[in-house]
Amino acid sequence: MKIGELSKQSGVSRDTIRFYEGKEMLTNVSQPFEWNNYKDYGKENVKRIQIIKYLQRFSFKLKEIKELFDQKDANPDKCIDKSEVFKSKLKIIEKEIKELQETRKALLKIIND
Amino acid sequence: MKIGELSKQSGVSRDTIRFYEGKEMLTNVSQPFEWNNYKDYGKENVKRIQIIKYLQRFSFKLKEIKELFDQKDANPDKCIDKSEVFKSKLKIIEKEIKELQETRKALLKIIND
DNA sequence: ATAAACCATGGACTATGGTCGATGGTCAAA
DNA sequence: TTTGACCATCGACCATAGTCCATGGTTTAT
Repeated sequence: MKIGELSKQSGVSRDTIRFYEGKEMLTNVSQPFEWNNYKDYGKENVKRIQIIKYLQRFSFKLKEIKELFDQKDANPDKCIDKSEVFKSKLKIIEKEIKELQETRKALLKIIND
Repeated sequence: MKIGELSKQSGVSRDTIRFYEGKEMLTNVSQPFEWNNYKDYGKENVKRIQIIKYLQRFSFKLKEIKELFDQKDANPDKCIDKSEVFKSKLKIIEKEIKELQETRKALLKIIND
């Protein structure tokens, strides 16, 4: 499918798709026509982009998401231990929460003094 | 005092001082010499920079800190209601904590499914 | 006199996740 | 055929808080 179609189906802008493409996060992107330079994006990319959006909700960086995709692409049969991935992300989130709570405490102390 | 001295007394690098200066967060900066272009930084800037560092610990942005300085500079006698400033910052922090806790919950749910 | 240490300016670079515009080529419908 | 919608690339820009480099002038100490 062309970029406009992928944009519609995935819900992200053309620019964003090109941005992901530049980061090499998409798959099966080809330029199949000799008479123009239009690209064809494999339909798997709809799902890829959904996964990106999903993981971003858990504060995964694009770089991390790309690494997961790369692992999967290099070794399609090997199952990624999602639990581990999420657990390490959980730890980071919990650390951030702790830090913010420290800040909160300090602020409360100032306000109540 | 010259920038090197201010750097020593405030504990931030020359570059950082110039960065703050570019943001117009410093005061009484002059070029008093005719024979060179060295600048003179008023000694109040030591305190300014300490305040910047202090407020940054509570996740104040430089822009916000500058606004506080600007208020004070425009109206030196009027007392800034610090309590209000910190309270509104507290609310933002608490909102961030809440959001992270939501993310944490969602992550836990995924991990435990 | 010469080297080291200091000063100034300006611009590039870091990470993050895009967005926007310019330019130019192509495709589809009226 | 011409207009509008689509496609491509490239580069600039946003916020954030600096850091680092190049270039060139000055001051201080030896």
